[in-house]
Amino acid sequence: MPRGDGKGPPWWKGKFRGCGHRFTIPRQAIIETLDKTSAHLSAEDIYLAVHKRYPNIGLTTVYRTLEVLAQMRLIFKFDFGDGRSRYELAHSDSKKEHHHHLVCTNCNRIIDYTDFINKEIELLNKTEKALSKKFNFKISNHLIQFYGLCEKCSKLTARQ
Amino acid sequence: MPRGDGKGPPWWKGKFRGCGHRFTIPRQAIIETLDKTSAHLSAEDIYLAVHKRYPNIGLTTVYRTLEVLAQMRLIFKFDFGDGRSRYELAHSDSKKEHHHHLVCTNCNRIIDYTDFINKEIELLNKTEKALSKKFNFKISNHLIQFYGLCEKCSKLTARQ
DNA sequence: CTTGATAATGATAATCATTATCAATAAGGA
DNA sequence: TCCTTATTGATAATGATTATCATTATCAAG
Repeated sequence: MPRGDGKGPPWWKGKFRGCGHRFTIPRQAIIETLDKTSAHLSAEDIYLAVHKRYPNIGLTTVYRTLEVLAQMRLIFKFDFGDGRSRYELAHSDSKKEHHHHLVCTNCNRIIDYTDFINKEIELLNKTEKALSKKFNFKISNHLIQFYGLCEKCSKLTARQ
Repeated sequence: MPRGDGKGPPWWKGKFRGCGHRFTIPRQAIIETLDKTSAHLSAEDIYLAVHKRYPNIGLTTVYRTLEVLAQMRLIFKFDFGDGRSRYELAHSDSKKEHHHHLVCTNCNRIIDYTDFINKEIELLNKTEKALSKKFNFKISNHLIQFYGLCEKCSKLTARQ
């Protein structure tokens, strides 16, 4: 099982070919960028990061690639309410397990949490099954998020 | 306890005064529009609806009012992934109970469901408490959504 | 190793939801 | 009724995302 150890072709190359997509430098650079970080990058963030090594990769390509990756389910696209979408590698193969998010509505900090994740997923699966049947809905994804004030911001607003 | 029966002042008038906000025609019209529907209206939807009776209420005012209402927690603001925010009265006082959403990623139909809602909320509350403590996060809101294909759309894509 | 069909790219312009500006208006306490 | 000031609405600005289209690069086939 190939790993991203810098030697063989990266693990995601096969996925591209399998979907009838070509494997290009921009795509590789974008996936690598997402693979290297644990932050929640926007399209522009990714563009800037990629731009350092490949100055001629355009923002348009970043958007297009992100769409393809999302459609391949290699990445998740999130909206945390700050007016731009943010992206996260779905299975880093090496890193992060499944998690949900805590969103600060003031400074927009995102905290990944895994606490209770199993109970959440368990309930979600049960709900999913029941809803699928009841509404004839083919559910393919779910979203759970909590909103509030992070430690810093709640202190600030308390002091006012 | 005043009801929206067309006689006394509507139940939300007091809320405005309590928050130091003025009670105006546009605001009344916008709340009424949201109160009358069970759909998930966008700012423009609301503008168009309001516009029929009050042609000189502008879109800007709609946006501003929605912001105020959301901040007063009289309405919820949702993002269902179609590039515009959608709004829902929080407590219709007469109608809808608390519910979550099923979102069709193809035609963007929204289904409100209340099944399992109690179990969901129970788990959310527990999670909320634990996360609040662990991350010193003042949680004020949550979001649960399921994404997938509605009956029509899954038939369409199957046939394809 | 070439070749050729065509998927992918990138510069540019267009879209479209939302926000900022600012003078005119209206709510509501005095 | 008056006066302070929140609210409004027309307009322009913003900013993320998408469409266009000529150019380029991938990769299967020869």
